[in-house]
Amino acid sequence: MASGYRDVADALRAAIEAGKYPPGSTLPKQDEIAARHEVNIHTVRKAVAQLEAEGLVTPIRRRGTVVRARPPMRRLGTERYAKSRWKAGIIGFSADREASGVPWKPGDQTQTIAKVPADDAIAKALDVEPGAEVYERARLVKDGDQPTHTLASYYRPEDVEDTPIVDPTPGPIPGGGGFGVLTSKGMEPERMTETIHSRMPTPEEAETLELPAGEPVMILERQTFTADGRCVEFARGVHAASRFAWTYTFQIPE
Amino acid sequence: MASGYRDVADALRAAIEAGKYPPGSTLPKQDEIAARHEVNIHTVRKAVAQLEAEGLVTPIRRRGTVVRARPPMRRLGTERYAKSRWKAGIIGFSADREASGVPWKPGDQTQTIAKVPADDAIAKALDVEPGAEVYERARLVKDGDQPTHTLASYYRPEDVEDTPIVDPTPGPIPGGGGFGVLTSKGMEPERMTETIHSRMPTPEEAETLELPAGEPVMILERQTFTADGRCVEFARGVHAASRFAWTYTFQIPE
DNA sequence: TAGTGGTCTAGACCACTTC
DNA sequence: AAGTGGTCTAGACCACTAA
Repeated sequence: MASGYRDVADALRAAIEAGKYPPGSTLPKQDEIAARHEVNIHTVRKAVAQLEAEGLVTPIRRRGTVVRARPPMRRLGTERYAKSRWKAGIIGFSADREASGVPWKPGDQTQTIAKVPADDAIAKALDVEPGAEVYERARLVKDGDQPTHTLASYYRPEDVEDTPIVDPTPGPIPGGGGFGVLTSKGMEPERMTETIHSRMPTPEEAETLELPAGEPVMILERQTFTADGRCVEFARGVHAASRFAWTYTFQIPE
Repeated sequence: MASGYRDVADALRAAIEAGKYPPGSTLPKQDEIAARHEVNIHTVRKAVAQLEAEGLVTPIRRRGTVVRARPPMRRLGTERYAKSRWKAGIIGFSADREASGVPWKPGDQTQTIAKVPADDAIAKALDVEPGAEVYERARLVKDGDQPTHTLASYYRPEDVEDTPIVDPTPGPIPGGGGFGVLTSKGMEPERMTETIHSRMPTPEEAETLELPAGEPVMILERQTFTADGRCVEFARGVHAASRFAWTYTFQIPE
């Protein structure tokens, strides 16, 4: 029965996966686990820390170590960008906040508008000099109380100056969202390139997204092009990985 | 100067990001750090464990705590599936192993062929009953010594029986790879649907992919369809997140 | 306010790897 | 063989929160 922290972690993991501790339930108290396995409580704590890093549990003071529920993942397909949605002039349309699956409510989404110097990725995407000033529209999107992702859009100043896109009023952009406004200015989005990768969050990201330990983030970068191939928007999103899956359907190229 | 493990972790992280400890270099010895910050060595160890979980460092015995290099990410676009590559009858073509960016060498790739019962995702994708037997072609793909991803393809038995696809000989499938064989059997791949998400690895996955702590995996599931809409292959890949980025370009739907 | 997890100190011993 | 990180024990005290 005496064993190392890995053994304790393995035993707990197996019990969780066997359904002995279903999602939302709590593990036995740490000192009970310690007694059962005949180890010091610090060894149990290390085992729990291991499971936490794996994303299986989150210890909560005074409540115990709770088994994390796997929330249903939202599947994001390209249809979320469909023109019909913004061309109908729907007030409050936003493909980005659609990602959270619920309609907009005041306080849902914070946003800041600012002129910032373009970093390398932005500069390359928008075809401006690195360090040149671009408009940044940054928002934190929530599903109820829970933040799900941050998203920052970048525009060339001459494209969006004096449009609702750079109006710092909270809430959806009137006129069919950002894409609606671009369309009405003669820059209708036609094509996109999205790039996805994943890593562990920075402490800053973990804080703003309220991420439990052991939850990675997925980074989505997209370029939006007009029909003549000009990139009119670059966006970068940081998503809580457990909440999203992306789906793409395509013809196999020749 | 006396401080908690978070402060120590913050200081080390800041120093790493400021370039004081470049990728590949090692941090000072743990007891030196402890002395500098006037804390117990166990506090330092906890701080280092934190940075490890963030994917920033990997402690190696006798060598010290080394700052992880960020290997260049391989960008995977849909052109890796281009028909011209397998239709030319290229020996040894494999879009999946292209993902590692180097030509095939013996010992690079292990593979196993087996008949397995279909899990729910496989069954749904291939339109068979859950639990029905399907062919599984599973491989571990390496870039040199380093495993980069596992990939398992699933086929309906009647589609691939007695073809090179289910021949357990190591190495690339003769006849233009799996897609080439399917094409020659009148099931030419035309369209794909790929779905991507991310999570922390299971201990098993961490072992087979030799993942350092703090490295997430990305799960890619794809369905391959013929022109008449029949799904002839379902595949599931588990990728070391730090090595891959996926890119998709698409028209914005109406 | 009691009970749970969180942090820190202290010290012994182990394990691996480079020299 | 020496030096680095890894694990375990032991005990004190802190911090948050549900009752």
